[in-house]
Amino acid sequence: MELAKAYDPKSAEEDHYQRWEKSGFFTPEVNQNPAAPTFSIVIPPPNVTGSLHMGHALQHTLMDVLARWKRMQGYRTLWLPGTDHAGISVQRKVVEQLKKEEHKKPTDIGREEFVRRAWAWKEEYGNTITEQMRREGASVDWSRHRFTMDESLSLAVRNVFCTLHEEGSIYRGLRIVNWCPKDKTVLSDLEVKDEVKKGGQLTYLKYPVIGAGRTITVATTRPETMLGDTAVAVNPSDDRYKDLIGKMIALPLTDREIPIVGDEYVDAEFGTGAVKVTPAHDPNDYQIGQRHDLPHLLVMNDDATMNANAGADFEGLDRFAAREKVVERFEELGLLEKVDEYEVTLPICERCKTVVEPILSEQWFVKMDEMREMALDLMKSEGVPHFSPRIPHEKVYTAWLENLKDWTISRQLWWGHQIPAWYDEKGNVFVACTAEEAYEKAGTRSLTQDPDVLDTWFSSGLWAFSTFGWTGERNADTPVRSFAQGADKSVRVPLSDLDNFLPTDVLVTGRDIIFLWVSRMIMLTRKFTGKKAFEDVVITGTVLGKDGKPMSKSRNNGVDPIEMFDKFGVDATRIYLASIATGADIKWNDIGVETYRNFANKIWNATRFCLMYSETSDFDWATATEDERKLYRKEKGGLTLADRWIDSRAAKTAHALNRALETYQFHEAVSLVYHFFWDDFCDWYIELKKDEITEGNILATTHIFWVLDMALRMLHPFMPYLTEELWLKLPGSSNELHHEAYINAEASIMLAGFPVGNPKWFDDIAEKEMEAVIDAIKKVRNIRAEMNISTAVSFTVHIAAHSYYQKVFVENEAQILKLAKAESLVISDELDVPKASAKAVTDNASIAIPLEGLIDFDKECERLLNQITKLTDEKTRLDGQLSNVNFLERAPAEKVDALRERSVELEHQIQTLKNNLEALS
RNA sequence: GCCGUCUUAGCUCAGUGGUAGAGCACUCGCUUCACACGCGAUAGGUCACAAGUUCAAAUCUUGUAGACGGCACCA
Repeated sequence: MELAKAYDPKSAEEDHYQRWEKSGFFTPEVNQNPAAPTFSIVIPPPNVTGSLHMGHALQHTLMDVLARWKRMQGYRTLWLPGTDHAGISVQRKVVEQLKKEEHKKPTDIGREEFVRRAWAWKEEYGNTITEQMRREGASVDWSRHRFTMDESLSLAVRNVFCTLHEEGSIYRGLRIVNWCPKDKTVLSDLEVKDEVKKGGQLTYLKYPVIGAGRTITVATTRPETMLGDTAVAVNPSDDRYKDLIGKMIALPLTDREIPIVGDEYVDAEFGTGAVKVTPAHDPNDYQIGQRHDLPHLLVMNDDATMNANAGADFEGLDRFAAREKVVERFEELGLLEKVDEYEVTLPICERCKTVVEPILSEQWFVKMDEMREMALDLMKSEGVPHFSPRIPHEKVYTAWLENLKDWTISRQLWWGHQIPAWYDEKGNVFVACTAEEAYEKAGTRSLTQDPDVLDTWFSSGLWAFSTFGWTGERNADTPVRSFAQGADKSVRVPLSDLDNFLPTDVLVTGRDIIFLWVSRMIMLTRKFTGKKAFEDVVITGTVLGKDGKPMSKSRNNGVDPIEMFDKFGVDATRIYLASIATGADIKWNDIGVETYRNFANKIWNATRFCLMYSETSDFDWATATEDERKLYRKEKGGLTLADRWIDSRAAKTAHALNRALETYQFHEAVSLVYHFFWDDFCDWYIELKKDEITEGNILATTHIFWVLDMALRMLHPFMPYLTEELWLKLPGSSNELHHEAYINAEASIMLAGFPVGNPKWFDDIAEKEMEAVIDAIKKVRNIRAEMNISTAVSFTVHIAAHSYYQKVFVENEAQILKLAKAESLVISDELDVPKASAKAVTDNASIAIPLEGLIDFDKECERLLNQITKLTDEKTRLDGQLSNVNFLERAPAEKVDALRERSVELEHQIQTLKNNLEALS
């Protein structure tokens, strides 16, 4: 079979995905084993507004590696894809579109039309990311794709809301909330970020105290809020002010009189020791207001302009303009004490970067107490979820839960799940799953639904179970898609996806949404299904730009995954991403991907070499069991050392690979397959077997295909396209090689069994013998290189060794001659060579090459001295330890023995080298 | 303020009580019939610094310096 000289990822990427998808390989139904265990992952649903970035690519790669690995192991595997309706983001897109195309505001077209357009926007642009996921090779079950506003998911949302409300866990209340004046909606604490702003100011305002003939000074970073002050608070034990408690202040710029109150909250040491109290615009002031029964005076509109309460002079002014004007007026009145430079951290809207205004507002909240305890208990009693990496996430997650406050769930948007609460004309609330129910409850049809929608995270918090058909309906028929698991294969009990796939096995996501999403999904899943959402959570690190900073549009340091796919191939990009240590941040570098692009090419060419000599064997290597193969080889003359060695290496690699993936050590897994394939298989095995193979030795080709097949299977989860492309070309690849669960499906490596790495194939003797051969070859190569001997010059290699290894060298003479480019081999007990020879020692042998006329004596001295120095340094270190009584007494005996043996061995080698050196002079 | 992470070869990063590793770059040599996206051979590190625990520390503890993250507060 002829293969191109270099691997071209494009064609493989185009061919296979469609076929996999069309053949239903991504669905759990492809698994025909009724007793198969299940494996499930739900995708963190990307925003419909999003397009693929490197963080997605990383997470998707890890999820796909797990899904493909488990699928090959015979698990009934489901990786469920979907998208999130992304309330604010979509709303903003539609608003922009409306403005640009029609110069209209949302209120011009009304809610119904706006929502219709949002859906249209979603239909048109919302599947960018799902298309990109196909390119990634993501083995997701598209037939189970979910959207957070799908009918059944929306039903789940309403039912959860109603249940929580019935229990009293959801309530409506007046609170200080984070208000974004640009998006004109409330935000949860988690959607507010801090931004340190230099050049901020702390303004000191003097308030005249009535009847005291003095003023009291308060400091503020938001002078405009003084228009809403309803008190000044001082610490009751503060001698400077305690006489003033109870007195009234004539609040400047207003005609209001406000009291001075004593409150322990006030820190006498900080600022002036007196605090202006604005209960409607500050959470702490609100608390003080509650304690002293102060009125709340809201002085701003929802766009952060001042309202009528601020007075005629200020009404309509933006908050920042009002701020300046307040300061000016105080100065005019002589009541401005001073303005200090002050570094302030401003709360900003995570999405639009507008300064968030704390404002008193009526919103819906979820009490988190019960669910918090559930989640904490799960962690405490079962250690669930198990985070990878555990440090620091387990602790951070637990600490966050312990301090969890009520969750603000209403949002002043039109796009999303409208809150299922209706009001009558008197303002009575009726919470119900449908309008009809609400009418029934209210006994009237003249109700108005709450205009707000729910926080996007409310619906995504149900993702782990709402995606499997859970709607919260009593007596509802949950859709039955999959068939049963169970010990008795004859009994096929139909089970719903919910039964089959919840709890999911693992969640793979970024650390930025542990609180926003992961924690809420854990709590809501536990509460509403009684099950765990997932056992394990893999937290990926951040892929940073080349400058070491997080990728962002403003920094223009982003790297587009699609560009990388085009440049290096999907497989190379995937395996590079998987090679990043779990949870570690990494600076992006193209060279890393290039390494794996080269690796892909190496795999391609190794396979190409094998296929050049793929004579049909009289033995069906492909479908034979490992035992049958061994038996066959034995009958036909047995396995060579190289065969036994590569079998052992392959088994050990597969074994370690499975252990690494079980513990989510993806980078370790990559390292294992990379070095097995390149170092063991290509650099040594192929080279050792080359003659046999090119000569058409059927035993040799049979065995090499067996190893290659195993290597490709191990690589498949990381490099799906390349491995499929090559595997299908292997002689004998067919669905007979599939895992037994997929025996009827069309041939594909993605359904082949994943190598187990049975320890019974570990062969330490073969590895030790092979190493002796490899060491000898390396020493000869070293001599050739350091003596500058052209490969055109051939020479005789003398090897002295114990009889055991003499036998090994004799049996592998052909290989040694070929790889060391030597002409002949002399194997003996003792070296017997002329003075003009270059020499070296290995752990098992002494090596000499007579080089009459070619040897550079100075150089040879240097070589020998170098070797002696290295070994002597090591021996000195060992002997130091061995002469330490404490070491001998306290270190484990086996350690001491090992060191003793090594020391003796080193002494022997050093002595040999010294003799060699003497012989030179 | 509280909690936490990182600092290892020129670069990007693994490792984690018992002789320092990879990829790339560098040096030398190879157009060897799978692959120059390659092959072979070298070189390169007192594992940030200091003290401690230990027979043994890059690995554990404490502190210092630098880089960074989360949470809280911010009159």
